Amino acid sequence: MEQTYGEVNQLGGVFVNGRPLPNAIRLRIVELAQLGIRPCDISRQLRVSHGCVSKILARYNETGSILPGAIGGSKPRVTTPNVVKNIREYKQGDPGIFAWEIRDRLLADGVCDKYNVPSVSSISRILRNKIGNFSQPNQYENGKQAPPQSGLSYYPYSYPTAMSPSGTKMSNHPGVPVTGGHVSISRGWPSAHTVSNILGIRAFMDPSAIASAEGYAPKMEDWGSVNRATFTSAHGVNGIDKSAIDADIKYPQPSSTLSSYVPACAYSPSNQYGVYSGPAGSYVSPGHHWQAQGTSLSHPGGGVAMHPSDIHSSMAFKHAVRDGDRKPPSPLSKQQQEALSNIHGLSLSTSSS
DNA sequence: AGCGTGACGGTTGAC
DNA sequence: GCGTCAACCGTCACG
Repeated sequence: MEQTYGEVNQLGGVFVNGRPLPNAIRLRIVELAQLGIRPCDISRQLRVSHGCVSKILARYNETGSILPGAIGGSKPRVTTPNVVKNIREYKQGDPGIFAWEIRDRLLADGVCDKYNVPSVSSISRILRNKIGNFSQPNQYENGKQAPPQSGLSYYPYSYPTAMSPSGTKMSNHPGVPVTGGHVSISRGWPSAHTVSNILGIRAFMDPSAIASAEGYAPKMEDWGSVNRATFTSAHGVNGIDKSAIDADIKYPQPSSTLSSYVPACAYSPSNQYGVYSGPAGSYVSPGHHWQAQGTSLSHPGGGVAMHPSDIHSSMAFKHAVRDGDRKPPSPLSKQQQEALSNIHGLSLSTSSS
């Protein structure tokens, strides 16, 4: 798991197969798109496949969130203890009741909604396996499998009440304290994470958070949401709402520009995957701690100024040679070029890559 | 040339 | 603790 090795895509960008792009890059994709930059240009600039850009933008347009979906896990259980209990009661009240009738009653009584009502076959299975013997009314609840599905927010949208694996894993990240405001994050998309956490800003303030990551920072799914609410509105740049973002940032930022919420450090090793930027010990090479590369980390504030080389050197360390022969044309207007250059203090000159 | 889409190989986490 | 399963990921190739 920690042994993640980056791969290099056709554009020379580094990615980790199976893992989402860092939020910072996702954020930048959306930002650049909102600046009017074409997806193909974004793809080239960020060295992310156009398919990925397309997907992220489509997702953002559809959901308002830049975050990846919840990876892994299972669907939320519909046969919660409460449901089983109700089914049992229905069955006890009317031993001849049909499964479909139970299903209807679950809906009618508001025990379930149409999204989480068990199927007739599931109800039949419950009747057969769990309620067959009425003399053991609480076997299910007392059994080992009684996951409180009510708190299991697996699907980002249909279960807005985020589940809280924090009690298990998140809080186990040493140096990644789970504050009250961050408890219910994780898989539920509309979560309570702050942008600062998402972008790794906290790493500036809390070195322990960095150390805790052991080169592979908190999981993407554990990041908070950067959703449309974070962008839209009064911002000067295509609806990007800087004020809303600023309000969400818990730590002072060195700049009042866009970089205030997408600091260059987003690309720094303090960011999620060390992989993309500096690589997490396991990524670059054993013993080569990413902090050695991350100037931004060792120089909070001053390190915010990031150069393409900071990105590219880390992103292309695997096949750095490929970088040289990839000089995508720059069809951007001068204004767009400037926009690209100004964002986050990054110089994204296509000719210099 | 730009973009949408699906196959693919991969990771993740609940069970 | 491990295997299975089903979700997601980004890349790539195709149209």
